[in-house]
Amino acid sequence: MKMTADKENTEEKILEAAKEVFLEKGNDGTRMQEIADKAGINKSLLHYYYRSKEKLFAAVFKYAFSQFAPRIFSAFKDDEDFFALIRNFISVYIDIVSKNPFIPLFIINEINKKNTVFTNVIKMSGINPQVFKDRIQKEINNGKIKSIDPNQLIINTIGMCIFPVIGRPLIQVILFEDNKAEYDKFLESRKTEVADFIINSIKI
Amino acid sequence: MKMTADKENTEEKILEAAKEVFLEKGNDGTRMQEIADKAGINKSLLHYYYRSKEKLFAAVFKYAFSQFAPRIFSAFKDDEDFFALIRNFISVYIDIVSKNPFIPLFIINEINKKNTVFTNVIKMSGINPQVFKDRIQKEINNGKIKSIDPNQLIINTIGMCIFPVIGRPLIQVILFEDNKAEYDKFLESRKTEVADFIINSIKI
DNA sequence: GTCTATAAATTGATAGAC
DNA sequence: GTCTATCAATTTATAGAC
Repeated sequence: MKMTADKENTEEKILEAAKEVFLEKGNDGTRMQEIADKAGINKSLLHYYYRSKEKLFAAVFKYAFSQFAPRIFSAFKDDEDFFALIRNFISVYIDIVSKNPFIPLFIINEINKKNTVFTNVIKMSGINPQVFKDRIQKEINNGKIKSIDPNQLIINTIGMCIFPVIGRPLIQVILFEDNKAEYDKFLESRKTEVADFIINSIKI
Repeated sequence: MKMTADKENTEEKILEAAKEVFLEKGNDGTRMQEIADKAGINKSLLHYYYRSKEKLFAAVFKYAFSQFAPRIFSAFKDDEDFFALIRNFISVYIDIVSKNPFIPLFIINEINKKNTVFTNVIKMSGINPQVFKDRIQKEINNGKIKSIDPNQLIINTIGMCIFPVIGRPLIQVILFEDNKAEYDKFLESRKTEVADFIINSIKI
């Protein structure tokens, strides 16, 4: 039906525009007018489809979190060689965050603000780091890697992947004289450099 | 003189209140009224002393950046043993960011937004990572550590120090069942864990 | 479904009394 | 220096025509 097609089309256009603006500017920095302009529609339609700014933001947050956090643990294949698993995970993960540079900072910021509101979203997201922790512990028990607190290893890994992306504007100026191309090369090389760094540290 | 004393006292109270609010909520999320309430003075006085919100924000940003970034390289002593230097730097650095958890995220966010405005602040801050790069290269040349791109090592180090602080609300829920005391212990133990992790990776 | 017009509330900033 | 009163602009949200 045309009506339904239009409806979904407009609703989709709004959500796409809202993603762009909210992800870049956060909840406080976002104006409904800017979303409407980007979607090419009237401002009133935002309320027609999403009632309020808060509900539209919630839709964007839900998308961002579903898009991002589960993928943290998605590249995980349990039967793989552990070092190959690390190499694969880091390569995929750095690739994702490099292509979606606003999402990690957006999530961190909004969770820092409305902690109570989104704690539930996190808990119901199905994120379960236990498979990771168990696998690390298994490798330690089997004498394949040095003893280390699995939580420490996990945070080390994710920190090294995310920090150069969310801190890019600062780091690019201080360490790379604001050379964008050089920084892109730097990020690309980290797909293997970070894995080497970790494996060097934990191998026996 | 009493007048001067009052002036500086009020001006100082305003700046202190502004730091609290701006650092936690960012520029967009901050209301002048909230700063005035926290300082215990009238809203008009904010403009009397700082003319505009933008100028007050600039004062806070300047403070935050001066407080934070230079300390990145302050714990550096050139004559020290390299591994001792790493241990000392990481311990001091994690301690600083743990006690000022809002500053790193504040700086990253605001630089992400007004990139052109604050690029100058960065450049004129006197930050010079070259001493770090040179020292790392020297250790490589002397055969004390494995070959590694100094930039990679620097970002690995800072990333592992900062990420668990700025991502705390998220990580604490996912990995520590929102147990604050456990997370505090986790952060404290990282002062040595991160150094061990790095040294294990680069030692020959 | 989509638009125009406008309400209602917020907020940065200024004028002027004391 | 500090306060009250108020302006002017912005912004979310709604009412109503088409």
